[in-house]
Amino acid sequence: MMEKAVSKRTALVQAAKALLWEGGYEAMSPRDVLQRSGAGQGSLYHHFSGKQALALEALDEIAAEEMAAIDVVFQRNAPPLARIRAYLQREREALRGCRLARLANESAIESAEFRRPIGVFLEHIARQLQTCLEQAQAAGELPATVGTAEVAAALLAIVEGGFVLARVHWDAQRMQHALNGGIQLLDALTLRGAA
Amino acid sequence: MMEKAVSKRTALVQAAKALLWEGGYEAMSPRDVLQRSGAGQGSLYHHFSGKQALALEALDEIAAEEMAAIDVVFQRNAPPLARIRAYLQREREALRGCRLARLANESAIESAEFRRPIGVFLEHIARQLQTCLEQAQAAGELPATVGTAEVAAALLAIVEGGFVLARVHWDAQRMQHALNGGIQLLDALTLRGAA
DNA sequence: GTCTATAGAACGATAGAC
DNA sequence: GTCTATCGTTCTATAGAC
Repeated sequence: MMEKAVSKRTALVQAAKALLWEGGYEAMSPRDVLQRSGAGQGSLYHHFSGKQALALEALDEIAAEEMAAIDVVFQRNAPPLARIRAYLQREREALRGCRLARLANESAIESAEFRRPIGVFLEHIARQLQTCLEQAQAAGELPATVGTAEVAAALLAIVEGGFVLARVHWDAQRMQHALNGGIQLLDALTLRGAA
Repeated sequence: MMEKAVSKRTALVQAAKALLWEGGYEAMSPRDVLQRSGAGQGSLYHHFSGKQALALEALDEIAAEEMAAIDVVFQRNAPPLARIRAYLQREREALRGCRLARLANESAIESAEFRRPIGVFLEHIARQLQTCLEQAQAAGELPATVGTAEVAAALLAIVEGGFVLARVHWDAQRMQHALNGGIQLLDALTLRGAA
């Protein structure tokens, strides 16, 4: 729990994080993890009860990293709607898919434990978006009739759906295309009060 | 190719279609397909070169079925924007995920052959949406400055992203929530010209 | 805490009888 | 065209030495 050198435990989690992004949960075999981390069979099952426990710890770390990175975008000093635009236009490796939501269609998602870190991550983004929308509403930039939670969910869905479109067409531009459409829709909502 | 009774070939494809929806491509093992279809090992490898060839034929059928069902929604006699709303609010089994796009994050998606039926399906929907947007534009219900292809991509992304949100939170309402947000965004685009 | 060796089951595919 | 039997590999996990 407090090693000076990099323990095999840490190496295992690091390898799991990489493999989860590259191929998802089912494709992450203990064999791959061991080869990648340089650990032996015993280390994995000494530190973790099995593959799922290792994956859960890796997912918790991934979620923490991604939320921290997203908060940087949202906490820049800018008007609320500009922060949303900054989030939508954030640089992404579209073809690699969302590091967390890419697991949505694996059978493991039926386990509540497995869903938790992914749900926390998506909910975190949704709240950031909703907060911006509410601030814009308070500033009179957005009609008071707009359902901020629902629009926030729609914007998040555009991002996650954008990853899907990019991967299916194997073309990162497809995601950018969808995001541009999202920004146009958001602008329409905005201009009603301003124009 | 022209049997009176149900050939094992047909039974295999039917079983593959069911299993692809339930668990995706990697989770669809030949063993499952055989058990479900009642066929023996030999039948699978007599009719198909392997698992991927069987899955491809199943995906082609799924895409054809889904596009036909979607065309019913879009070809109802209604104003263009009402057709979009009808598509967005169409009944869906959100927790089961999109029958085709749920494969977006499997490693098989890196094969162009595998992407084709899924890409055709998504592109078909995008074109239907774009056509409606263009008709609305021609009727003066939508600003001429709107990028119809981009907004169509955004709406499609809301649907596909909605499936992801529903599965991660294991709550079908999450998809409905995102779709409601999408409709509010679309309405904003519309009202600019009308209100 | 780390390692090697190995277990038992499932994987995708092939062989060959009928 | 359909079947059963089987192959070689990989999967996730355990055993047990050090």
